[in-house]
Amino acid sequence: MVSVFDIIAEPNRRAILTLLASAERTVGEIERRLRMSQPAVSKHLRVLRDAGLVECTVDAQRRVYRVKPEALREADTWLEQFRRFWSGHVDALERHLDRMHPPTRRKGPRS
Amino acid sequence: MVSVFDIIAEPNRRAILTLLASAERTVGEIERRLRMSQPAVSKHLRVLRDAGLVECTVDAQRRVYRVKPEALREADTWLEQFRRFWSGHVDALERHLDRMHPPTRRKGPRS
DNA sequence: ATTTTATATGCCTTGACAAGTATATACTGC
DNA sequence: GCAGTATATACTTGTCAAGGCATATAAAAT
Repeated sequence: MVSVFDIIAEPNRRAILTLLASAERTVGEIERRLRMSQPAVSKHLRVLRDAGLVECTVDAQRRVYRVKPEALREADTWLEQFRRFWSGHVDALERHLDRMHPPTRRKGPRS
Repeated sequence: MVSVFDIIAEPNRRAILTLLASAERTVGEIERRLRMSQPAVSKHLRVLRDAGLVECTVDAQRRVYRVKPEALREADTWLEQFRRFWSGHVDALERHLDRMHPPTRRKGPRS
């Protein structure tokens, strides 16, 4: 469980993050809204907390969780290299690419 | 192995996709560049192919793989809901949040 | 035709992780 | 203090996926 990608690979975890994206919630609220068992929710929250994707504050016996999406930037950044493929302007893109890796020099597999 | 998120959770698979993002490659090239065993590469490519993330054409005994990033849009779309958090204007955001979930109404767990 | 090159697949082992059940911890109100 | 509520954790179990090794398939080169 090392990278953000592992974290968001789990569907329930994504659901939790999505839920928290709209508002902060207590464990119990998450449990009810997502129809998961309480331990399951707590465990996923633990993972998310350890990954720095959520944080919580204490309110009596309740813990109020909120999303802390900075860590998701890693994933977003990684996706960036593909975004160009579907973001219209293929030409501007092409030019960009050609800068990065000079014009279609056919032949020659590099190392 | 159902969603795009599972696919990109695997580091070697991400490496392959990144490699293919810059240029198409044969299996052997991937194998050498990423220092993976040939079966490992083939298996990952299988997964990526089944997920529609890459495609290949045949060149004699070689298979030339290239990326087909449309399927990654799902992940990108999902991330979109968080992008606002880190795209400047935290204050505008804060206001938005406060609208969604009115200022600290203590008491009352909602469903 | 035989050998070599390139890729795919089958089998097997191992490790990781998600979920369940039970229990622990901690705070509240009586 | 005791009962109830809210959350976390320990332990166990089933599942599944990744990688290794061996082998199959197929085309190229000799």
